[in-house]
Amino acid sequence: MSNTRKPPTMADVARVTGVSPMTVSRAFKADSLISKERREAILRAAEELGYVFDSTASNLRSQKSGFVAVTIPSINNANFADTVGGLSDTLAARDMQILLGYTNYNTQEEERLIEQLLRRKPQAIVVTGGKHTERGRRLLETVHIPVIETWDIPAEPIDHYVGFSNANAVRDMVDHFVRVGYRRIAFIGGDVGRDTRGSERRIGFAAAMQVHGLDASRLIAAGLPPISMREGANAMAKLIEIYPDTEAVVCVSDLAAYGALTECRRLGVPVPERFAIGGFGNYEIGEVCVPTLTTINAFAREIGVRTAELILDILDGKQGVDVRISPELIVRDSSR
Amino acid sequence: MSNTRKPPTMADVARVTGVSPMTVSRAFKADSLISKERREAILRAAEELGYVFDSTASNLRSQKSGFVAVTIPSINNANFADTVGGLSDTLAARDMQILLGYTNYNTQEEERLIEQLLRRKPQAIVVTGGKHTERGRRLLETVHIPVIETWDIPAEPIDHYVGFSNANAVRDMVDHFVRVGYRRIAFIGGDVGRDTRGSERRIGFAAAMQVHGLDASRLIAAGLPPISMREGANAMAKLIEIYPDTEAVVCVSDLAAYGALTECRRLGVPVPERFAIGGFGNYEIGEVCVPTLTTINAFAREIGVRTAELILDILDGKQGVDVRISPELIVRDSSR
DNA sequence: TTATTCTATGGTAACGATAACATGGGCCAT
DNA sequence: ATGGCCCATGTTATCGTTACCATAGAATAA
Repeated sequence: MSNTRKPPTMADVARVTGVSPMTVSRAFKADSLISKERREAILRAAEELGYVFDSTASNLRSQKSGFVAVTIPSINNANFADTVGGLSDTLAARDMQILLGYTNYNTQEEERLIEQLLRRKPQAIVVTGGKHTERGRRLLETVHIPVIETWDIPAEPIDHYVGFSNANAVRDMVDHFVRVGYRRIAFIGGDVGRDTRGSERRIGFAAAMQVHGLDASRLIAAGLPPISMREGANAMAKLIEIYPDTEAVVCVSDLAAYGALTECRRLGVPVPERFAIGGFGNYEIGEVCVPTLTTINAFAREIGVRTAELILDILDGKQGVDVRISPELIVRDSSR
Repeated sequence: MSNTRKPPTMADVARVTGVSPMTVSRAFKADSLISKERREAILRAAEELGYVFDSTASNLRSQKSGFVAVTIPSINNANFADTVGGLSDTLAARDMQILLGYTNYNTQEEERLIEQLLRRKPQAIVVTGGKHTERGRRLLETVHIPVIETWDIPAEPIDHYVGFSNANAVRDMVDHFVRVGYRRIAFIGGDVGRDTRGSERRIGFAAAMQVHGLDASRLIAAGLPPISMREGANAMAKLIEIYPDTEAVVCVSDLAAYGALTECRRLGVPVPERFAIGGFGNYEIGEVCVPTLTTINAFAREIGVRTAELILDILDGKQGVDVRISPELIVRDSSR
C-alpha cells in the first residue's frame, strides 16, 4: 500500500504538466507572473502527485528562511505565552514562522539556544530581557539580522527593544499602596540573581519605598524563579511569621499574589481590611478570584504584536522605531 | 563598524585552516572521523571568523531537518504547554527542535497548519486529537514520516498515538460523585462541536450518568472553547438559575471549575457542603485554591515525553509502541 | 614480511528550489 | 505598419553543505 518511491519534486510536477520547473516554482509563489489557468493546472497536478513544496531547498537558494527566532524563559508562563501569541499571529500574516526556544531563566542556557537558533538562519531574533552572557551578547551583536530585546529596557540595547521598566511599574504600585494608607509594606519574589525581571521589580520596590522614607527591608525570597502559587503561599506564611505587623505585600507576579491571598484566607487574615496584596502581570486569576487582585498590566500580547511589527518594518527596509510600553496599574479589591 | 562582507562559509574556514571543506564539515559533526587537534583548530578558526553553521544547506543535502512539527490548539493552555515542554526537553537531548503551530481549536486551521509545517520537512509530526479535516487526514496519511496523535485515542489512528480516553476519565469522576452521594449532577463545558476533547468529556459524562440511571440533561454550554475562569463563573450562575436543585457539577477544565467555585463563594453556596465541584487537567490553581479542587490528572507532560520517546524509537528503526495513558482521579476538598 | 584493517583526509557531485537573465508573442501608440 | 512595452515562459547557474567514493599512511594481524 505504501508508496516507497521517493517524493516528487517540482521537476516531476513540471514534467506532468508540460512546463519548465521554473514555471512550477512561479505557480507556488503568490505574486509571480503566471497565467491563472496554468497556475491552477500546476497546483492541481501537484496535489494529485502528492507533491509537497520543499522549504529547505527554497530557503537555501533564496537565502530567506521565513523564520523569526524567539527565546523566552519558559513556555509555562501565561505572560510570555501571550507575547509569543502576538508575535506568531502578526508574523503569520506575512507567512513567517516562529522558532521558539526556552532559556529556563538561565543566561547560560540562553547562549546555547541563541547559537542553535542562529544556525537556522532566522531573519530576525527576539530575546526576552536585556541580560546575556558575554558570548551570547557577542553572537547577537555580530549577527546580521535585526535583534529585538523585549520585556525590558536595556541600559545598552544591542539593537532594538520593545519593553518597559519593571522597576518603574512596581514603583507605581508602591505609590498607590502608600496613597491608600499602607506603610509597612513587604515584597515577595524569587531568589535573587536568576530572573532579571523579578530582580528589577525588587529593586524598584526598594527604591520606591526609600523615596517615601519607608523601610524597604521586608523582602521574602520564595525559591527559584518563576515562583509558583504554592511558593507564594509559603512566602506569605513566612512573612507573617517574621514581620507580623506587615500591612501589605507587593508580589513579583499574580501567581505568587494569589498564593499569598489563599494563605491569608487560611490564616483568617481579611484582605484588604487588614492586609493588602498586589501582583504583577494581569493574569486571569486576578480578576476572577475573591477578592480580585490589584495588579500591573504589562500588555504582554501587545509586546509581541509590536515586536512583530517592528521586525516587519525593518525587513521592509523601513526605519525601525523602538517601543516603550507603559504598564498600567489596575487597582482592584485586594488593596482598597 | 559593521562588517558588510557576506558571512563566511565552511570554504572560508577551510581556507584559513588549510584543510578541505569536507574536513570542516566533519569538525562540526559530533561523531565523525577527525583528529582532535584538527577539530579544535577548525572550531577555533570558525569562532574567530564569526562563522555560523548553516543548517539550511545541511538540511537540504542530508535530507534531515532536525525538526519535529507539533500542532496544539492554543499556546495559552497550561496542559498543552506542559506537553510541549516534555516533547521539547526530550527531543533536545538528540538535538532536535520543535516547530510549533496553533490550531485555535479549529480543524480547518489545523489543515492549513499541517500543510505549512510539512513544507519544512519535519522528521515527524505530532498533532493534538484524532479529529481532522478530510484533506488534513489525507496529508498525514500520505506523508512519509511518523505521525503521532495525542491527547486522545482515535477510533482509527492514522499512524501512532499517545493518549487516553477523555470519556472514560470523566466517567471515573462521575462514579466518584455518585459513590460519595451526589445524584443531581450537571456538566459545564464549551459550545458543542469545536473542541473535540471537551465534547468527548461531555459525552463521557452523559454516558456515565445513564449507567447510574441518573438524569444527564443538565448541560451548560459556556461559550467558545477553551472556556475561561470567567465563563466558568457565568455558567455556574446560569446553572443555579436553571436547575436550582443541582448538587454537583463536573467541569470541562480546572479553569472553568475554579470560576464555578468563585461564583459559589459569591453566592454564598458552601462547597462542598451544599455543592460539589470537579475539574479536569490538574492545573496548579486546583491544589492551591480554597477549597482545593477535585480533578483529573491527564499527565500532560508525560504525554509529551512519551511522544518524544516514541518518535526517537521510530527514527532509530525500532518498533514504535503506542501509549495509553491512564488519567488519575484526584479527590480533593471540593467533593468530599 | 606481507596482507589486512583502520584512521584521517580529499575530490566530486548532488540535495531541490529559484535569482538572474533571455526570449517570443501580443498589444498599444504613433 | 513599426517601434516599444508588457506578459508569460524558458535556460542556466548557484545557494552551502555533505553523501559517497577514493586514497595515503599508520597500525595490526598473520
